[in-house]
Amino acid sequence: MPIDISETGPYNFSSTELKWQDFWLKNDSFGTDYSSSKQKYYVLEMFMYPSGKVHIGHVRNYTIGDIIARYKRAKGFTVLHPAGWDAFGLPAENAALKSGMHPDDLTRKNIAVMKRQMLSLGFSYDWKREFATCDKEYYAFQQKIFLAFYKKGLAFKKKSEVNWDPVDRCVLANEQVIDGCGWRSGAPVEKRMLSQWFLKTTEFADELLEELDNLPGWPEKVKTMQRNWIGKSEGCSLIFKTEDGEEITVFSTRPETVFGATFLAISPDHPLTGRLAETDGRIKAFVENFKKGSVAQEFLDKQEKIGVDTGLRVRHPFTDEKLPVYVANFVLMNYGTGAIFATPAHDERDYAFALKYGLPVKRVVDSPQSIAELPYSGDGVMVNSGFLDGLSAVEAKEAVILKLCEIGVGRRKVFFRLTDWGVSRQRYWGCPIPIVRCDRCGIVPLEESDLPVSLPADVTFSGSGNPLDNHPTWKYTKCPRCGGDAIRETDTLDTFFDSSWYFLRFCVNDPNNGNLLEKRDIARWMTVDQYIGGVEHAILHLLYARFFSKALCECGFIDVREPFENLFTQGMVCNATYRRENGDWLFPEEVRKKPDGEYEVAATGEKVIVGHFEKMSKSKKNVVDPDEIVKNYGADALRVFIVSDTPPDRDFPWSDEGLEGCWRFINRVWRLFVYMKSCGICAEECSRMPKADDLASDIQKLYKDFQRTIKNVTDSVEERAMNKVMAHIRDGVNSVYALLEEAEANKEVFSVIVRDLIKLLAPIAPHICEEAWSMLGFEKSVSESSWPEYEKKYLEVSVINLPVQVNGKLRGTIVVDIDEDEKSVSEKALQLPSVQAALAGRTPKKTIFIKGRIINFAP
RNA sequence: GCCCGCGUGGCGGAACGGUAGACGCUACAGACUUAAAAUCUGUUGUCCUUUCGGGCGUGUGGGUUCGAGUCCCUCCGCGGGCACCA
Repeated sequence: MPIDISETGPYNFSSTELKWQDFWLKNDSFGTDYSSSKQKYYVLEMFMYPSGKVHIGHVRNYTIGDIIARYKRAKGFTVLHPAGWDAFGLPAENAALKSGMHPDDLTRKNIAVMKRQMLSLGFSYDWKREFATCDKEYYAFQQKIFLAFYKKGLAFKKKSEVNWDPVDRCVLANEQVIDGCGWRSGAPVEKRMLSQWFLKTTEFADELLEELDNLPGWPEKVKTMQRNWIGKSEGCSLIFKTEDGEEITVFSTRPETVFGATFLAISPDHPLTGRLAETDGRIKAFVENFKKGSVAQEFLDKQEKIGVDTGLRVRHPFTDEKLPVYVANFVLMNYGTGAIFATPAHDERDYAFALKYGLPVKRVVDSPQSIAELPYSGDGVMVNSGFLDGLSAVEAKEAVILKLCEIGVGRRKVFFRLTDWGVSRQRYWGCPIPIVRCDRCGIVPLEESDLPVSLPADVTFSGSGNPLDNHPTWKYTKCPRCGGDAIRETDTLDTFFDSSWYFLRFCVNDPNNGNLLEKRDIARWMTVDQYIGGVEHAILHLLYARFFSKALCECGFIDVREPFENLFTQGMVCNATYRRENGDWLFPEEVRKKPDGEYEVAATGEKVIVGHFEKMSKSKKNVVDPDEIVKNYGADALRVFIVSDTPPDRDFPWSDEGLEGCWRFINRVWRLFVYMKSCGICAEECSRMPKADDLASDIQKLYKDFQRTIKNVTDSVEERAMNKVMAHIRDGVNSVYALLEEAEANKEVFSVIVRDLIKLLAPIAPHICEEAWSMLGFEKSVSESSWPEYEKKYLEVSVINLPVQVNGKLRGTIVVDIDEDEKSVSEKALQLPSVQAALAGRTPKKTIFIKGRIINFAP
């Protein structure tokens, strides 16, 4: 008869959670122990932008990190688990423009609100290391870094065409332009010529690419994205000459096809095109028409390949043929040399162009099947190619490069897609660039003694121009070199600059000594052992941070070239979406399910269109507020839910029923703990645990099964499969529930099992576990206890249910000893009626027997 | 177009090449209750069968194997990244 423990009052999560959050803060439970001799472990979640409120996506990110941090502490590591704020940025300034509130006040206010939310979720942070990137000490040091980069040539100013976001009225880096639009504003980006500060990311292009191979702890997906972004192409440059000595340098990754070149094509932006346009009206008209074109992807996809003959003719270096030179719209100035030799037979674009303008197509690579299909871009054997004939394409590539070098018209060349990182932003709310412009001395870096360059507090946001530039006095200063009048740089740094080294700042034990890159501290804590964040930063932040580590090494600040040992990218939190027929979004509480399974608007009975699960967003009205959930169900229930069911790297489908289920689970374990206490389960009993072998059979089985649970939970945490962690913990709870009536008579065993159960659940639901831990009389707090060890010998069972197959089909199971031999197992198995039926009187020709695993008869 | 990843019940998802569907959600039933809620206990891939049991089942078609959700090839579908990149 099952024992009824439903009378236990409900678990009072709100007072319990507050009590333990308070306890952790007061006891500095998660402070970083600098002097410990234990092995270090640095867990870091991507820090937060103080937008105003914590959203569920944050909860997921930080819960995953917190589980790892708490687990590693229990495993005996000394853990660094900090939190901070990525506090500079446009939204605060835009809000200031609207509301009149100063960005600093707004940011501090948002941080206060969000910190309270974070505390209410019970994350185990070392809050003593908290800081915001808008703190003066932080950005002052950042200016020092900028100066060091400047001295090393890693930061430089140049006039160039930049991406201008007309809505944010600000320059964007290439990485911040998605499909021709600004990453934040979504507005189509314009091209402008501006003098801008850049960081020389290309300096480390090769290292950024190659080091990816030494990051086994990163998702393959992210590494692939970075490889594509860096975009290394190896080939050679090649000079073509006209009769009158004009030289055109082209770049090719397939120089072996040079014998198939039938014309040259240069970009409309090529300098030569510009010169020709001065005298040739047709070229001028073509270029002007080209510049009107959009850069939007849909436009480019549909864009026909068109061009104009320049009339120039160049000499083929090997055949002496005269090749025409075209200006063509499909040749990009910002890649390679802005000029190509075209091989229509082996390139789709060249082929389309050649067909349109009646240019010859000359095949030089024979496909292995000799199929005539053109253009052919695969591997094969060289033909019609003079000294390359008969070579494979790969051999020919080497041979032709050697030859071109030898005759002095070609050079081996590598091009990267990666460009230098533009970091100037024409905005107030960012780190000022510590540079002045002096009429006499030009661009002059400030001396370290002049730092910090502080943001002026008294600014007005007019909505036009840069507030720093508009400030009446701020920018006027003296030149540190000559002492004459000078003007400060009024651009501020891209906020991705701020987030590129914050993880190093967290390492510093005493930020008051002014050195935020204290080498000894960084050596102690770096690299980040586990970094966790959204995949949307796969390129932007993660590439910049990697660049920074290398650049800081070059400047002698640190010695760690790769910052993140293991990276975990969690999926998005999604929720159902509902719309009216006219397309307006509806809140979930506005709709009602009808008996026929369709949905209607609760108030009016209008038809509702049920959309897909989409990423939670205010505009789609499918967000849920973490505050509300913590208030109604508690942080533990939310934490349990957000890691249950779905693997953390996949998108998480929100469901209110699922959350309810986790709330029931929290209460279920609470009733278990209360009932156990009433049975006399307590800390003391643990020491009286008898040898497991001496236990009654069902209790012994429970104990042994629980050893398996400990192993399963441990393995699942290690593989970051938090959904499996929860499943295995539930298994453990269920098996204890199944033997509730035995608890009182077996206090010792149940005490040990319950103790370990609390430890297993504590990283996910820390509050309820602390409460149970203290209720059952355990010492200290569960946060300070060690991770349970399982007894390996009990994982092995001696008697098993062995599957019996005939021809690979399951026909039954038999109970055998784990190491019972084939003869004995075979005899038992053959007696199964189902096996005899399947064999139908035949004698098995072959028996496959794997001890302790399976037996399979093949007739 | 190129490069990744993924297709398993009504749903989220488990499964060292060896008993497919753990764990949970939903739904249904039973116990408790005057009743409801809560709780506890069952059932819940599908088809045939009163039962026992059996057939079919991991996107499609093939292959390797005693044995395939898992390995190999083909195709289809979904998601993501890159993209006139020479």
